Amino acid sequence: MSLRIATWNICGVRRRPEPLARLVREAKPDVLCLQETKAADDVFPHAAIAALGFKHVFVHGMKGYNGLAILSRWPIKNATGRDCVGRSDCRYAHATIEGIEIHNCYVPAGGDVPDPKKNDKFAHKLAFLDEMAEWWSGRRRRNAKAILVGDLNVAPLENDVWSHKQLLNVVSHTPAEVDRLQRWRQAHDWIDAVRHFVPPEQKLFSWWSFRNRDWAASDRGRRLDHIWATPALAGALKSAKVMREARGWPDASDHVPVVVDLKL
DNA sequence: ATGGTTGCACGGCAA
Repeated sequence: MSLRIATWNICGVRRRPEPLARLVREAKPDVLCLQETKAADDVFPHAAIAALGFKHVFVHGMKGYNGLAILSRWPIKNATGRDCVGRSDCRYAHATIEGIEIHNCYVPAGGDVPDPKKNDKFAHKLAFLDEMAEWWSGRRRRNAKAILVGDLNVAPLENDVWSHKQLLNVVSHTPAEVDRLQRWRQAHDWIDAVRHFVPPEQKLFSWWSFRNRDWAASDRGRRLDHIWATPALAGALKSAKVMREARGWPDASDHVPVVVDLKL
């Protein structure tokens, strides 16, 4: 069977019903993982999402900030949220769909100052990344079929940002973050499923700031949104796409969806 | 060095 998995930082699930419907119409994902839903579970738009054809939904949300959802055309098993760095702030959820573990993650953005001694938010981000690496190295289930998606808020490669030199000391592309993200990835032999298809010489972004009058002309983007797969799924990876055009949709999020196709 | 924009929720914080 084929399975299409998409991830999208939607920046307010209640604010974007039209872009959400358009994504479903145009990309037709079987599984759609959302981050930054910014909605407590009791105000989540369940009816609208059921109308898009997702019969199975797991929400892990809170009032105002963060929040995740896993939308699926196929049954969701063993769904659960997980606290990270000792906080119940709705940044991690996982479930099993069609025998594949799906992990949906929203890494803290980290604030503006890239110094953990001066900026608690940056310290929290580094601790979060360390905890992910630790957790995944402890699991030792590299043979398992698993997919990890989300807004990881780190652009690891030089061509994952518009200017490597100019962003080396900017939160999301500092060596402290990039090293930790790579440690996390290597802790479980994760394959970067998007760079699996797009050569590292090619610029590739999934986020453009709202604070930019003409995002397309200046194109000062970063690749913050990722899809990773375990080696057991390497042969099943068929294609990957970053939906750049979605940044120009009416009521766009500042992030665009990332999509991977698997043939199981 | 600063300010630029958005969502949530209705002031100010987080991004």
